[in-house]
Amino acid sequence: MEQTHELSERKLTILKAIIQNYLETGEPVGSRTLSKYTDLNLSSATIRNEMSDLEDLGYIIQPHTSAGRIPSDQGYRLYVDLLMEEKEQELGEMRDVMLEKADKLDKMLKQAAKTLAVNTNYATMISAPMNNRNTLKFIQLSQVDESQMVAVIVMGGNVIKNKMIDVEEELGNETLLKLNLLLNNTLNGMSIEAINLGLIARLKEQAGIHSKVVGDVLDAVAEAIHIEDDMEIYTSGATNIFKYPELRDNQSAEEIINAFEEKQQLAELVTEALASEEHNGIQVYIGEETPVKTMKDCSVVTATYELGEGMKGTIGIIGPKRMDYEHVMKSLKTLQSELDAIFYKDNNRKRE
Amino acid sequence: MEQTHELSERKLTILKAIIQNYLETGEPVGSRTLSKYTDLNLSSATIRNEMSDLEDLGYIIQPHTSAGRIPSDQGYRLYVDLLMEEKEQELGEMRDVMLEKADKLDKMLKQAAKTLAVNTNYATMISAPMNNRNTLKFIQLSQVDESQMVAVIVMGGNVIKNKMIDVEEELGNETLLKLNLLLNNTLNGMSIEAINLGLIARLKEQAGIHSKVVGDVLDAVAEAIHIEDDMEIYTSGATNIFKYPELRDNQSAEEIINAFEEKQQLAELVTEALASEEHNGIQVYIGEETPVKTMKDCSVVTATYELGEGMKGTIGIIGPKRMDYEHVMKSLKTLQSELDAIFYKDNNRKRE
DNA sequence: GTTAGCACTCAAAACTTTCGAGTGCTAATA
DNA sequence: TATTAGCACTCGAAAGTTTTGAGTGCTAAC
Repeated sequence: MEQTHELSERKLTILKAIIQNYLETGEPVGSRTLSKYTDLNLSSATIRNEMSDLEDLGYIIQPHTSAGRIPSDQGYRLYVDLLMEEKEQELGEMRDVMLEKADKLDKMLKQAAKTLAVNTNYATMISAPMNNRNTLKFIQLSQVDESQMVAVIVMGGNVIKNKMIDVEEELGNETLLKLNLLLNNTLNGMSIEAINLGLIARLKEQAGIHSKVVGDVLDAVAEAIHIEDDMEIYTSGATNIFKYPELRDNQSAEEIINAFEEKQQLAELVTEALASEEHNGIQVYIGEETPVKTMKDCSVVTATYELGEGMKGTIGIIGPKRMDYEHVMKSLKTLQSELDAIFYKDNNRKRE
Repeated sequence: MEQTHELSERKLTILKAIIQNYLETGEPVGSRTLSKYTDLNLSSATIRNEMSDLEDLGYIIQPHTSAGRIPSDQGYRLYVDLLMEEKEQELGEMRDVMLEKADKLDKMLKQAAKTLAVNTNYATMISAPMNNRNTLKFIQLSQVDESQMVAVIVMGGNVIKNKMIDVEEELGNETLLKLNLLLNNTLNGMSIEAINLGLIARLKEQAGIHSKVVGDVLDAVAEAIHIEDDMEIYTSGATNIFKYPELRDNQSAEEIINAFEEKQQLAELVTEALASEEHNGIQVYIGEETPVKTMKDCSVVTATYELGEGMKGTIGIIGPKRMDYEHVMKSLKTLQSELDAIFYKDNNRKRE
């Protein structure tokens, strides 16, 4: 009798064949089909026996008596971890398209999501880089009119945030200058985490009579960097989900589409993906493994990209469990490195 | 024989009854059902005769022999224009929810779209106000580091735009001050259209050696106000579409969802809605009437809201043709005035 | 002009049949 | 002992059939 973990060569071959066939057709695959498909010439009967074993071991499932077998989550997992050979696949034009739009971060990410969706036929999402442990680069406080000021906060990676601040009375020009100087001297180059209560108290003290304004500015900073609720997420191809009957018929398709519209659940996915540092940042969630229950009938593949300066974003692909893992992972890797390249260039700001 | 346009009182009553019943049930309605429903006590036979006439006149349709009748586009149109009595309906809590978020325009609009979607059970969209013939309120140019500057542009309605500008060499402090003064003095309070080539040339001339930076800033202004391609549109409840079988079964549901994701088509809708100035800004498109072919099986109701200062946005509700027009129009009006009120308050900036 | 009555239509729902891919088991074979 | 051929059996899906009932149009009576 075999170890749970030690499958015979032949069982592996058969399992792989089952999964690959199922990936293509989406239909349960039976013994007869396989008896031709595999290289080792075996009769359907023998294969039936092996399949029976594989089912006992939990790698495949019979949706109902006398149907073929389909891979279980466990089966997919084995496939992704061991059996898959990565496909060489071109995603060439992506870089060109993206470069055209590279001046506007959001445009570019939208475009990237779209390209990826078109290329894979799955639903895709990209989160804008998050200013996690990011640094402040520049703060500017300006008087707009007698009762309003605007705070401009530039962070590493040139992410700009604004905040309108209401004030009781107009601050004089020199006061403003002094405040700006104070803020910049104290805060510039600081990482977000480094701004603690002690520092804030000290700053307010130094601001003297204008401590309220300083407080407001710091609130603005805090708000600007607050992650979860204004995490920008761009999606594309949500309706691709409909292409896969096993999802469409389930009602789960609707829920997924909804998740794509509401984006809240996608944000959780991003958080999860960023948290779990996998090798080269690619993570595969199969079925129940996914952090978002809505997608328990799907597979989710995520990758993270980085802008240096600790800013990270996430790319995600959501599709049926029988998604083409090889293609997807290849595409993700390509996109990942494209983004890295573009941002690297951008950070070194050698435009034209 | 009757005029095409002059329907007898009784025919009108019957038509109205048919439509109202169909709005509720979504099923074709037959003569027998009506013979009880209407106040004028008529036998099903009589009603059958009248219905036959109404069908000849094009107001109702028989989906197939021996089914009941459903309203035609023409029938709906008559209903919306003449027959409908507006329902009194509460949308009370909307204001409160929105006020909480009023500090962030995008958050608020998102919230408004969501509330509307939940309230109506249709798909909704809101376009952020467009700075059509809007005015500049404040411009600030700041040096971020040796090779970069940031331009902050505040427009009427407190819409803030940013643009990073690369420069060859650092500008001195006084130079910056002078430039800012120049820009603000010249441009503040100006409407976008008023900034023409002559003005730009004059400005550049006055900037002397720094004309390039001024040019960049003006480009930034132009870009900031460029409409179409960064029209922000917030949507909610797209999946509500699935609640209506006549849309779900059609495949049109998928297309609509897609339109909601891509947003391009929604932008067209917004443009159209803004262009056609209807009385009090509410516009109803039934079936083929809609400017977006994707939605030819739906009805679309749009309203525009205004921030004073010529900034306008559009609210849209997309649902099945048998949508509850009264409720929808009432909700739209409420939201419209809420938005107007909030923005009015905001413009007069009397916070707390 | 209105209504009752009736024969007729037809989509949808329920039920039945057929089909075929798939299984498990057993006995024969290498 | 491992493999295979053969066969009876299962069961979902597809195709076909029947039933049901809401609806119609027409005609004749009120």
